[in-house]
Amino acid sequence: MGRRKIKMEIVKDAASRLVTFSKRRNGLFKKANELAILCGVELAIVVFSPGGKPFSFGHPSVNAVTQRFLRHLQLDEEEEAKSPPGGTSGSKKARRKVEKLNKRLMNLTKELEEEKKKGTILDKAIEEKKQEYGLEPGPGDLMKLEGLKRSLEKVREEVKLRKREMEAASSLLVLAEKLQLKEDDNNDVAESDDVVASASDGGEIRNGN
Amino acid sequence: MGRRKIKMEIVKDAASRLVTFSKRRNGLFKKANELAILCGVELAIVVFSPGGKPFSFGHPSVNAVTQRFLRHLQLDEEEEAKSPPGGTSGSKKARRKVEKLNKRLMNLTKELEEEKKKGTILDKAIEEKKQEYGLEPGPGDLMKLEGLKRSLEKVREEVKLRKREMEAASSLLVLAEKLQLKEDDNNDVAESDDVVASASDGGEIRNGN
DNA sequence: AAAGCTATTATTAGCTT
DNA sequence: GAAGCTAATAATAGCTT
Repeated sequence: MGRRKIKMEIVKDAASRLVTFSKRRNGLFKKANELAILCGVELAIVVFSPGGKPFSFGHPSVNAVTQRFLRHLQLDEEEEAKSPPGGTSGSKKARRKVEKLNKRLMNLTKELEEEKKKGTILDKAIEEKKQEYGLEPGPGDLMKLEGLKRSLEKVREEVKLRKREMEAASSLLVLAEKLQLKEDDNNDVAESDDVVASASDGGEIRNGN
Repeated sequence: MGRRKIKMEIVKDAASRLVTFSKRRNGLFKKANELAILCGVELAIVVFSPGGKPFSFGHPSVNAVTQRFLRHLQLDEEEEAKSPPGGTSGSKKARRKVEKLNKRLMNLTKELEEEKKKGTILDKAIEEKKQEYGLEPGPGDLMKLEGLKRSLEKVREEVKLRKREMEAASSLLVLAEKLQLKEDDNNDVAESDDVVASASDGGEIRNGN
């Protein structure tokens, strides 16, 4: 939203990058402040500048939010403590979740393949059409093709999103494995349900549980 | 920046507040993601919804940024001092699963790239057609387009399902983070100097030292 | 009631000083 | 070279479905 649109990639010139960082950090903190006030919520941001220096914003403070987060996790643990009597340990549930996720990932793979097929069909249709007709396309036809193009772009974005989510899931499973290891040492693990995540472009987003 | 300007105060209607929270949280995370990418920096956000549920964004992850921040505050130096002693018992299965998932993820990434290429090819075909032809599409063509539309809608629904998939994954992350935090239990929070304030309403902003 | 739309305000990219 | 400017893009408040 400046004089021209920019590509979403790292700003190559170091000086410009610093300027961009400064401007956008201010913008981000302003937005965060507005969110906190308008919705009456607590939030914290920590960001490292290109030079490696930490900047943070907190409402009411970074520490307060951190404490609350810790408390939230503590509550999870207590909740789990109420129903621990698994023959083995609290890891059963976690393992089940891993398996569930695994299944869902398989489904996603299948869906992706189906989508791929659809793309192939479309390619054929276009090719066909190209050979069938040899005259000028009407404006209606053009509109359809462009609408199609937009649809495909949308799909591609969605597929990308799914890919990112799978990446996130994979990372989480790595973490889960860590948890597994910890459990093997001493078992006192909690679990929560129904959480949503969705990252955009390498970032990690976690939804509330 | 909507149909009208609003006062910077808590949105009184609870339902509207929820909507505002959702929209602005998304906006904030998007901005955060752009900042991280454009400037190649790490950042993390934690925010509690009006309902008290924690949401977070991290690039590359909340944990990574948290760890870095803690390190910067000179809090924990020997966090990894206690590396787990070699092969553990029940974690082998989990590890295999993680490896499998990683493989699938790589495959999906590859397929995504192929899909991207296809899109490019399609773009070219459309462009080509735009210049070469000017007639109406045959009925068969139309049917194909409509079939495609239906499939696209299906995909969109499936993408919604992805949220559910991430629920499980995110739960695991909660567990994993709990693990991290437990490991950090011994350390207490320190304060850094060089504080710069410029929040517009009770927020706290800390500048890099 | 969640998802999409658009008139309008807000942010900012490149420029200027 | 930081601070300010503004044309241009981006976010979103209230509405619609």
